[in-house]
Amino acid sequence: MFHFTLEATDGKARAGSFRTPHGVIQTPIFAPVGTQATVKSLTPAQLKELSVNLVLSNTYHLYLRPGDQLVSDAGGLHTFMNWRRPILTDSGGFQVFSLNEIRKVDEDGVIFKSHIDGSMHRFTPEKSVAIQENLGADIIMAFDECADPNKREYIASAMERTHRWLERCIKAKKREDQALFGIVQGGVDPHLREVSAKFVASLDLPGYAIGGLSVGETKAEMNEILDIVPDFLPENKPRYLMGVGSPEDLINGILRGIDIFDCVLPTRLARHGAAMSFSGRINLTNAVHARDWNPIVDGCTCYACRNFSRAYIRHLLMAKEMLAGTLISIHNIHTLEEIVRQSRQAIFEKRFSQFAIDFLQNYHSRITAE
RNA sequence: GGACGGUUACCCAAGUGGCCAACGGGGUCUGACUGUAAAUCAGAUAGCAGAAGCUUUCGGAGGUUCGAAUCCUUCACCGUCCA
Repeated sequence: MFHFTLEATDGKARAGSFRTPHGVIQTPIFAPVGTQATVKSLTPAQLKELSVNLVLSNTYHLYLRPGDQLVSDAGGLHTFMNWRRPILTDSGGFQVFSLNEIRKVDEDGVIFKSHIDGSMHRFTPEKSVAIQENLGADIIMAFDECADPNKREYIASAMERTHRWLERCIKAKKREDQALFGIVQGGVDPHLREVSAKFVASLDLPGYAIGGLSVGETKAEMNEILDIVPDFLPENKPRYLMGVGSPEDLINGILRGIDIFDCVLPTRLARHGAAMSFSGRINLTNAVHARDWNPIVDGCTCYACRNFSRAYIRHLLMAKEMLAGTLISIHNIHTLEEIVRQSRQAIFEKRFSQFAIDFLQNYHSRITAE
């Protein structure tokens, strides 16, 4: 179980497969986010149609509502949400960061205020693991502290605490049918990142994640960190870049040896009216599309593009109809799945570097042209 | 025919002598969104000007005043009531 097979490499880029209790996932892979045990606006059937093979769900949210015990009583997250393919749960660590207005961190864990009813709760590494064991995802994440990249003096202590918490997570873990991934922190400081990567890699884990990126730093800073961290991670284990998912970031990540991505971007942008493509972002609410009878992307094979015009989807957006979010989510996820699929193929064919260069050139030239 | 009430920017709607190019909604336009407190948020919305600023607005016309969307006269239209 949880065996990672490296099937091909091209430069630093890798193609592999990872065995989980709910099936084998082929990497590079993109996982859409289903925070509340649902990928917003999409049914599991639609996700399967999109060839989605991994979804991320969230410990913090499901603990607060409906409660991890209820999910456990339902037979686990897979049964509860009727998603029979692999699931990854985030540990709640990111919420410590993103809900920082209402938190208090100490060595033991973090006290936070529920965004739902204001009640106080406490997460510790042990608690996070226990909740994730109740939820029952295939891959569970260590409870980490994701620090603001701009608070440099704080990053080192947050990183060290994340390391101590990782050891506690490993100790607390009981279930054998879940893979616990450790998380590398260290902000945008290359030295701290190296320290963190070496430490996390020193522990024998089924996979390794890079956290604390795409949280406000520049693309250049993110790429600089991605240039060094994978070098310190074992080759024969999957590497997961947390929270990253714009088309260009996927390419840049794969180029640097990342295997797994997750992101809310395709579904959030969809609900807000923006479509992804190989040549940049398209804001479908723009007036120029009012009478545009073309699909979102010419030649795209997704359900939305095969069946509907930009004009129709814009109308749905203007009328605030739910179907708009569904159709654009389908398109956006299709686009990202297509990027990782084509990347994987290019890696096997040893032409990924050129694929990446072409992709990025096309992507950026189209953006600046518009 | 008479008596009141009303007419404000794309729509609704505040404002009753200077702080009004005019509160607030809606609509529209543009932008943002990366381990989802996000079907959310931000800005713009008379015209011209990147800004300072200038020009034209509050049903029409005329008047009072240093100064009017706000006061007066009159006309038009809408509403309610009376004959």
